Amino acid sequence: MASYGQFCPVAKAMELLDQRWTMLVVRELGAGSTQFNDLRRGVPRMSPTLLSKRLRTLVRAGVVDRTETDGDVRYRLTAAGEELRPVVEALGVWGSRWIPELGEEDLDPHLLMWDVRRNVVRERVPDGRTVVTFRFPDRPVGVRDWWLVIDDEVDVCDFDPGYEVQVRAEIDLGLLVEVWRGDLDWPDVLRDGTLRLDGPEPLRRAFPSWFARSPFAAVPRVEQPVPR
Amino acid sequence: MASYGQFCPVAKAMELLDQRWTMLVVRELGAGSTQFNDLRRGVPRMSPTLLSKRLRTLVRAGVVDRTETDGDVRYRLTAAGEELRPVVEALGVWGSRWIPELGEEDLDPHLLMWDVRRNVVRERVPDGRTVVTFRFPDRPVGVRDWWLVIDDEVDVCDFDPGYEVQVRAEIDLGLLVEVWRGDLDWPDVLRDGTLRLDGPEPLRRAFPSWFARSPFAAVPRVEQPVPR
DNA sequence: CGGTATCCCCGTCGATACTG
DNA sequence: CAGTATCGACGGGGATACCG
Repeated sequence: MASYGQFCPVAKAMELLDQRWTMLVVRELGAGSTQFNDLRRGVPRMSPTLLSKRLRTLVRAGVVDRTETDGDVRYRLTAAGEELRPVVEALGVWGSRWIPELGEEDLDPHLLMWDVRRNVVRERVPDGRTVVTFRFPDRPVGVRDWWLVIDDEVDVCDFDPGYEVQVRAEIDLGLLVEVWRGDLDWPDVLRDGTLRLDGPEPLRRAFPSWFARSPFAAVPRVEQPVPR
Repeated sequence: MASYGQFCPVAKAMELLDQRWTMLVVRELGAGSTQFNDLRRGVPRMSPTLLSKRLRTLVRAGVVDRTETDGDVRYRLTAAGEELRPVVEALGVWGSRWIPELGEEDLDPHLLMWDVRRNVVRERVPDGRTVVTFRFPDRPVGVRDWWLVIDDEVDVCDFDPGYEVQVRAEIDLGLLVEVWRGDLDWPDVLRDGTLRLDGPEPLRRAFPSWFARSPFAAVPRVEQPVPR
């Protein structure tokens, strides 16, 4: 953590926060993940070594609290960490507005399914077990098919868990990402057949209401795209 | 600018903004500097090569606009850059509250005098030329004595420009930094003789009103310092 | 004033494998 | 589940000098 040699509070904050991955770990903690392997799912491209290191740095900085009881390790934001919410929020709003274009490398199906999983609105899904599959026809086998098992808990699998499936959804990954981000709406992709749903009509109709979108989906976008 | 491989807007924002020095350059631009060498004074420990590189990156990202007219080069925040103000603001507030301790290496007299210079409240200083000196008795010769020439413009010198001096101020650097940051108030350092002023009584009395403090000076501090 | 040119080092990070 | 261990490459960035 190299010093900027400045007394400015922005500089002091960035000495900690400009370290690669750090804000994303804070974001994950803010989103509610507390266990090491859950955090990993939120930053799938980060090596466990580095995650471990960043967590230690954040603990030292007083931003994260690590507790271990009976071998159960938990990471939580401290008061200082909670107060980083406005920073994450401001960054997310800015990113939504001014970096609308995604690269192919940004389309990580693991991360998307992890986000979708975390944002299932349980009350809107029928009681009992509901199984939804997502197929990304533009992806290679292995990351093409996903199962979402919505029960008391919500689980994601990249293999067939063997349950009966109620709704099958098929859409290119990039387009579902755009829906998640709020660049597109469910009606947009349903209307033109970009999203194909298979299953009983009442379930197909209810389907979009089951999934909350990104916290930044509602951020007003820039009307005129930036001229480059 | 390594990608995080994430479609999350926070990640996309940080791909640009987590690069070392970047937020400080944005802060400087937001504070009103437009010329290359003025920007340098706001980030004195940054090499010109790197500043140049960062500016180019920011221009490419649509955050900064570079204009050149008759050899006069100016850098200004674009609309996208202006919208980074909430980010800088949130970072500064957080840094003020949660990183109160400064290291010796953070006490850069050049930066402090640059900040002081920029925040002279011209209307409160007597008309005509007023020259103020700052002496940091705890600093070595060369960065110990500073002249502030307040006229139509405000200039800082680290050498005697030869004018008659109206007020001489003497205080340890760290303490003036704390006043600037809002950790201390003028009355605090005046009362106990930490700050010694020399000059006509009316000017000595008015002196503190001549200098606005950091934009983050008024941020409410954390009552209980973080236990470490 | 507004930058380039060079050079080199060191630390960060990524990749991969493995463990209690 | 919660991390460590190891290793190598690469490139960011600091230092310094210089130029139009």
